[in-house]
Amino acid sequence: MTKPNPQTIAAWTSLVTANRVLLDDIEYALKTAGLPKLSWYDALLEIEKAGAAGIRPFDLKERLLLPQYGMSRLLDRMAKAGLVDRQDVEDDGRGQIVRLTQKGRDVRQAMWPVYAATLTRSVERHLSQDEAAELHRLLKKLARTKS
Amino acid sequence: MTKPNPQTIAAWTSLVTANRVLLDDIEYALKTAGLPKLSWYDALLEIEKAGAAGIRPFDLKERLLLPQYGMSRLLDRMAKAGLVDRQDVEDDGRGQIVRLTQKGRDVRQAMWPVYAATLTRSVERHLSQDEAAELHRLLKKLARTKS
DNA sequence: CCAATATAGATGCAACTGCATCTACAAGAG
DNA sequence: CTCTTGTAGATGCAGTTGCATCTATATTGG
Repeated sequence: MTKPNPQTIAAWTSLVTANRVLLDDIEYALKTAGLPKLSWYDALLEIEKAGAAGIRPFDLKERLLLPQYGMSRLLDRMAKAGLVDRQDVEDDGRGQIVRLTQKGRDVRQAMWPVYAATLTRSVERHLSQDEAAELHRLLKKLARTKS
Repeated sequence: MTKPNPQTIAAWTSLVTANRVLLDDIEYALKTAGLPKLSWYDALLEIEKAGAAGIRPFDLKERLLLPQYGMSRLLDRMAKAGLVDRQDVEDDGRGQIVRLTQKGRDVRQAMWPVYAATLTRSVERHLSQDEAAELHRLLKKLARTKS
């Protein structure tokens, strides 16, 4: 058995904790403001980035690290809420193209200030810009799927 | 509105991604080995640390950062699986004390090698000991509840 | 002692997630 | 063309989570 060194365990533990603390904080702020969950924000942003060309669900799920059925259902809910528009694509009879509606853009814009304010407060109270940059460097290195 | 600086956003985004990547990896390894989810491991470990004295659910939920109802139900499931033992405590008629059963200890021990091996592989392939230590330092700083 | 308030824990219900499987179309092999 | 295999997406069912509320006991203030 491969025994991890203490730094590894400490890093992982603190990663999980930091993630949960900030996430709870952000989710709480969004809910209090009567806005959708953070997972919706990520999806809205990614779809918005795709612009008028739209994006295919299978592509979206890779970017959001969601399982296929999770993506399918998230789009269901967002479509029902009128935030996205799904239409069949003719090159591929199996697939569809997702685009943001105006309401989707509005909701994303409404979420951003709340999200940003909480994030700023949570991070910048504790870390300097340099520290945040260093953290980013290390985390990106950590998460490289292909080593 | 408080506008976050780019380092803040980058750090947060990479934190979420790294968390998800490693978590998926670990959960997959545990499931493949026919073992319980990681959240059970954390609870088992914390309860085991409490030893013969046991621990109160309200205390446990603080350590695990779980909501009260989440804790209640997790203990339900673990008790049903025979991993923990709940008994009423006489100083406080509302409360209970949770202890690990022998089976609980066995299961935690069975989980550890799988958990450890995956963690080691995922972290130590990408980060040196010093980098892991630095990551830990930054994340701990980030998650301090009280500034 | 009694009333008001606080704390420990459980629970009904709705929403969400995971898993397995299903349908529909696409692509390649013969 | 037709068969096999692959890919996009949906869905039934069971398990989990979130929210609000409930019960029971404890504590505090009069």
